[in-house]
Amino acid sequence: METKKMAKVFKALSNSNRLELYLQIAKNHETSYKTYDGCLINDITKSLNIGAPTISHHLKELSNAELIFTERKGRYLVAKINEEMVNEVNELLKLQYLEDSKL
Amino acid sequence: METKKMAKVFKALSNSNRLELYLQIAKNHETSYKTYDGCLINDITKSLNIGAPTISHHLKELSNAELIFTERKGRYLVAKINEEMVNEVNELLKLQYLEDSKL
DNA sequence: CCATCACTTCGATATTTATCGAATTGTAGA
DNA sequence: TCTACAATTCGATAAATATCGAAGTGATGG
Repeated sequence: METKKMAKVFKALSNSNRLELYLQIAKNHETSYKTYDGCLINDITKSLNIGAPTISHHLKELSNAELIFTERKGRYLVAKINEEMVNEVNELLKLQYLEDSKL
Repeated sequence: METKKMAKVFKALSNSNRLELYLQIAKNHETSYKTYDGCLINDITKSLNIGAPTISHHLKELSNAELIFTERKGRYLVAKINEEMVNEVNELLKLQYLEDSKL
């Protein structure tokens, strides 16, 4: 079911700390596009005031919802946005008065 | 905090039955735009297989997150999308490579 | 004015979840 | 190799939540 998958995505964004985490990754995603040292989770961990175990848990949720990919770089973890999924969400939420005017 | 409000919106969409409910309202929203008999909750109640009390609860969540407005029409309940909020969400999720290229 | 229908409120329950501290794993640099 | 640091895993716990059935409210139409 399509709806199930999408609900999972929204659940992933439904906790404010996790949303904050996602937004930071999204913000850095573009910046890191060229330099590709990526979005260092460690930096984010310090800026949010929740513990490392919780961050780890939240990252798994985001990952599980396929909103992000994570990759180990040395002893650091790097996160990237899954643009395809984000676009899918945007499609779902878009109000389409024009296309659907079947009246 | 902005993030808190948005997290609440996502939470409202994070349950698959509630998301389904929202999507039906969104779909009918356009159709009902002219006739304005609006989106009858009663019809939706029958198409989802969850009880009326749960529907009522879910509607309150959507309402509370300011994703929809509800209004009593006689003995029926009518729901409308809050377009402003939906647009806000779309803005938040939009990946903005172009605008933000501050590199 | 009574029966029916749409919806809400209440109380209960089982499940999920956010968060923590402690212990563990794994990498890198000295 | 030893130490320090980044991240994960492992319980544990308190709080939130989805859902139900039963009872209540309020409007409509006969």
